[in-house]
Amino acid sequence: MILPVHDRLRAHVAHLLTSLYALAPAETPPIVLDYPPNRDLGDLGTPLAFELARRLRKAPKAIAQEIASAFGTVEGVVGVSAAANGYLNFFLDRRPFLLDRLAGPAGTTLRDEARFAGKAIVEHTAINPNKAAHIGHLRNSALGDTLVRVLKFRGIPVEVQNYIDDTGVQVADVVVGFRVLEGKTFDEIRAIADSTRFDYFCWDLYARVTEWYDGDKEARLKHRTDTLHDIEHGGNENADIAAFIADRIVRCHLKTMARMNVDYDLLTWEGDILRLKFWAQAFDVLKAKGAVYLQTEGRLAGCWVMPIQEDEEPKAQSQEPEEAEEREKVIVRSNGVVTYVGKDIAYQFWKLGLLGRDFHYRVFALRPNGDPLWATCSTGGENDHPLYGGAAYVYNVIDVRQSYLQKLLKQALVAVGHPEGAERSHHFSYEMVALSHATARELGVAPAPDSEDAKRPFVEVSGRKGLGVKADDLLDTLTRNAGAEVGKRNAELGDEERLRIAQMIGIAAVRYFLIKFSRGKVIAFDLEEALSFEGESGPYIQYAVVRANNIFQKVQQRFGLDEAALLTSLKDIPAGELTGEHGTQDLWALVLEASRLDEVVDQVIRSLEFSVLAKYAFSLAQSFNAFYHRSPILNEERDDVRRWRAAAVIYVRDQLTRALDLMGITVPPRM
RNA sequence: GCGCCCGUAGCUCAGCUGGAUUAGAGCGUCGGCCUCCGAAGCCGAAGGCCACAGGUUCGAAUCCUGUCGGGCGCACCA
Repeated sequence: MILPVHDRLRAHVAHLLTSLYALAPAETPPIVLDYPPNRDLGDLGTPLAFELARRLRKAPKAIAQEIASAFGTVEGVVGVSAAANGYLNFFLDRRPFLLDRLAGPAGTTLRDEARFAGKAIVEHTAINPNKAAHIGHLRNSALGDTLVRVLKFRGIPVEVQNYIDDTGVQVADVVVGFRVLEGKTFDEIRAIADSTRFDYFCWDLYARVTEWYDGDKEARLKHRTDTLHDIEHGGNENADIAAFIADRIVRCHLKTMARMNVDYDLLTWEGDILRLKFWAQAFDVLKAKGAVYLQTEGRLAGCWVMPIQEDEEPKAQSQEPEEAEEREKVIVRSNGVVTYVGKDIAYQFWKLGLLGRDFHYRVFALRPNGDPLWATCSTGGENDHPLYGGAAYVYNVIDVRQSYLQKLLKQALVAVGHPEGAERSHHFSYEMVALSHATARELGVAPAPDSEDAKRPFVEVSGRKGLGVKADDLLDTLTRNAGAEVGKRNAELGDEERLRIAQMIGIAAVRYFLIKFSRGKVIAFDLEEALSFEGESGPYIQYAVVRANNIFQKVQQRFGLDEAALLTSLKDIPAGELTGEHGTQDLWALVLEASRLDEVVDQVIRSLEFSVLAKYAFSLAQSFNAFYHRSPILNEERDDVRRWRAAAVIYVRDQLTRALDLMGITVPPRM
């Protein structure tokens, strides 16, 4: 891990600037550290002298030289040089650097600013519990779960919540499907749930209901409204059926997500937010603070509304008085029913510990690791449950189309006097998953050749129409393909082991694929591309680690050298291979790159951009592949050289394994 | 109309708070490498006025303004 070195260097240089140029700490420019293009120039460098040139009225090169000659000593740094172009470069003490890292703890230490801040809540997945999960939901949970892992790596306590909208239109529609279209009784629905892939069954049924509505909206949509009403009020059969459906579908989703190595601490049910009157509580606060008011005239008469603050200052003169009229968002409808935004405000208040009410809690299921998975409930529940809510930071992983609502959420927090809560509420937004034209054709959902849709770069998926790639189908296909490849290469493996490995590879392929694009980009999902286990893919990185493991195992067998013995011996043997005296910097360059994981994670959390992590892991794997092709380990005759190379193999293997773990990817024993 | 996002090699994309001769990957194309730690691999070649125009800066793919393309959002739906 490299960040401690960064911190030491920055502190030292900052101190140097104050004594050298009498710069007050406030005047010192931020000290940017980066990596010179090659190891001969240095290991770390800073363009600081350019920054100071104007203020000090000196040439950058002269400044760099002054700093270099006054540099003194910093632990772990053995050299400083002022490059001809004005860069200031540092050389690290290589042997202790590598030995420290091989011996050091796995995680990073929490930096001061984060240490006492409290826990973070990450909400992700939140699939409507009325049909099977699809590829778009996978992007959400892959991003959300990676965020969780990355925050934990940083030392931040995290609570993972999955929000279940069990009282919404989508569930109501499936109830309508069962009751009105199919004429099924509750018992018959139970029988169907017990004897079919229920999430798949509902997927089709939901599409049929949507189509049926379209046939005669006037008459048929009333079924939806009535059912919705029943569900909201409870104590009737429709409500019981809706609860049953939601429960069963959520269990399907959890299974799908478990395949993806995605796990949760708590399921929060919208129904409980309603029944426990979270909204009423939040509503009182909003009213008391004047954040919402009752509109008495115009088209929104009778609604409780929240004024919408525009970001831009109104362009004063240019606007007509009528147009400058304030915009309003309805929070409570004129019929007294709260909107989605209202419920979400209450939920967000609770997440931040600002509501003053809590759920009851029950155990819903067992998690893959054997711990209980908790869910909210309205009454009863266990007395002895972990504490939930009341977080210092909240990340809501929701697609970009909800940006507007998420903005309103923050406004509500500001309006009730909690600007810091708004500050600490993050909308982790990301773009949609669509289908490539090739894949749409393959699935038989291609748009008509001369339609508008055919001209677009990708084909939209639609849960309502049942168009899209179901998550489990995709995972099945990936596993099957991976299994065939594994079988080809490892004929001696038994079926069970082959399947186990194939699953690891398949998951690596999807998860990496869903992470490697920046989140602001629409993914045009292409089956063939996602199935590819070559090139920039999860399996490529797994392969590098598997090779590293193999190589080191053979080192152990052939030379009787275990890890501990190897590491101890490194203290005393000649280090020419590491220090570059043998004419190549390859080994050191690889070690230095491998050490940057913590820096990358830091950047990932700052930017919430996981493509950075994906690219880093991939290019480290690439460097490693190139390294062992060029630098033999088992066949190397010089003992000290072999030991250093083996040490590098261990370090890179460990760092890559950690990087993969952050992406929810495990390392198979062979592949 | 207003707001947000995107526009980098044939295709799909990286390029973080602006910085170091040739702007990087993957796929595809072309050419090499399995008696030598597993070829899901490695090495090499071709391929780019970083949408366009201004500006800021010692220095811009990166920051600012504008233009043009494309996507999404702006419900008493969630």
